[in-house]
Amino acid sequence: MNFGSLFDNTPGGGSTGARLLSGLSYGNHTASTNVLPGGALAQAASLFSPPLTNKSVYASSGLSLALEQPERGTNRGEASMMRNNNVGGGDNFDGSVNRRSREEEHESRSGSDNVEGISGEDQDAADKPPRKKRYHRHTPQQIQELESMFKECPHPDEKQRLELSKRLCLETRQVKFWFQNRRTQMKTQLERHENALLRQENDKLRAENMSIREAMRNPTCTSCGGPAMLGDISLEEHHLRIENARLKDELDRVCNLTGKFLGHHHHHYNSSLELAVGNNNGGNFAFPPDFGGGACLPPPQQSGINGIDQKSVLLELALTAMDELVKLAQSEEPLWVKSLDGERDELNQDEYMRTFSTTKPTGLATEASRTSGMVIINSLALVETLMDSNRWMEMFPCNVARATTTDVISGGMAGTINGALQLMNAELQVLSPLVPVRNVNFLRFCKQHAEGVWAVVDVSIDPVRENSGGSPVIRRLPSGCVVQDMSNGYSKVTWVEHAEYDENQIHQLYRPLLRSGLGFGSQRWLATLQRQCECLAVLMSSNVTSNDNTSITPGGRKSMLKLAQRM
DNA sequence: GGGCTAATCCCCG
DNA sequence: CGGGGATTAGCCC
Repeated sequence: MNFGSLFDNTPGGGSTGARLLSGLSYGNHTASTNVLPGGALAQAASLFSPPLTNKSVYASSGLSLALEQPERGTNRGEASMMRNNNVGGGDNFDGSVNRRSREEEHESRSGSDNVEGISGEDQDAADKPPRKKRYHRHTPQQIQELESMFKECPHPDEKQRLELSKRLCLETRQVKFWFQNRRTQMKTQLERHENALLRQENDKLRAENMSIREAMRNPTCTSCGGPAMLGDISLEEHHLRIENARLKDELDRVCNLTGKFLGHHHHHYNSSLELAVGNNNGGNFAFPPDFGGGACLPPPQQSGINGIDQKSVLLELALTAMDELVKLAQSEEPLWVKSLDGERDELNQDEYMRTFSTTKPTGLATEASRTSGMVIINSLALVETLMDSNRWMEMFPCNVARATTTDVISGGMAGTINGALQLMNAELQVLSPLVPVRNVNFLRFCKQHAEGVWAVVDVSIDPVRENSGGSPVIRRLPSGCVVQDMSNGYSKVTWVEHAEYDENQIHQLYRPLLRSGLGFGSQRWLATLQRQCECLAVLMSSNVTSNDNTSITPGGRKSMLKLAQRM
């Protein structure tokens, strides 16, 4: 290698000639050489974010050639420090001096010379590839200064860049490029960091999801610690009851047969299984008209359904409704479509019928909406409130005019409320003269699906047409809420309201209310719940006593305090 | 091959 | 004209 190679325009990556030639484009300044200062290196590196490590930036011996820096009067004494250190020892082998000095030439040259150098190259050989990039790195000192400047100001103005370029013996263009690239690098680093965080979060959520799924598949009872999935147990219990009924049936027949021989008489029990299955239309189960509304269930002798089978049927109805509610709460499009105002989801009836293999009853209109939101209450407190007719009334004073529990079919499992099933009668209202109070009989069933995840489902047991009394008949198809504890004292509540009604019996003024979801829709229930719970939370956090003389009525205050104390 | 960096190209305000 | 995105060229590991 000699200086002749400076004019060797042989193209080709890694060719010294090409590199030197392109290097020439930076000018012809010569100066004594400097070597890498280890101290400066570490110092510079410490300014960098992770990817800019010593290794990646400085540690290669090849790089050390490019990193050499001409000593200039403007270097403010840094040069002397630089001279005392050597990284990679690259300046001691043969030819390195020449190469170095030539690198320096383009390093130290500033301004338009560089551009002209490139254009000169192009002029010299117009037929060869248009541009050939020289390999070049700024020196640690330059980078250090650039970095410290960058720390202060990632967007230096022209004056600052000019000052920097003078101080660092770089072209203003180079300073500009450097800052541009540094900003880009910063951005990608930031993105990478964000990606890592998101990935981490994603992994966490995935794991959480898995454990929740696992918990739902094989949960343990919170009170006894044993394996206890309510649904499974209830189903198992249900199957056992059916089996039991079948065996009783068989026994009865046998007894009857023997009785014929022995002259005794035994009552014959009908199995209600076929009745239950036959009438269960995706949760749209219709009980005989005389079934609901009464304070007690008809005795087996009257209805032909024995007590165990009644419960079994109701339980099956409740479980079916619960499944439907959970599916409704969890599904997204196409089953649900966002309402125009985005406040709630509206049920896609076609998709609903497909999903639950049901058909739309003729002459009946259906309305279904879903709303989700955070409520400052824990899931168990909410569930207990819902399962207690009085507390339910207190919690939803505007929505529930009257409520009674007409029959408790199951008080819950193992001393908990989990699995509680009851028949209820309520008068629901909208507090509008346009909308008459409506009376509904329904089953209310609550079930814990996982730790901190509960659901309460209501389902009417009245057939829509056979309700008497002249009040508008609206039957609730599986409706209710799924509630999940959050870590911050709030719960996420997803409220589903699904009703079926005879349009002819609904006052025309009321129809738009139903259609808009404002009537008895999920929005209204959730909004009431949120408001009440916020009030109660405030009440609890302040030291309000029952003697506190405030503007609320004594009854209201008592009721609120009672609610608050329970929470 | 991919990462890093200096530099280029090109679009947009 | 400058900034920023996309891209390239050259080098390193």
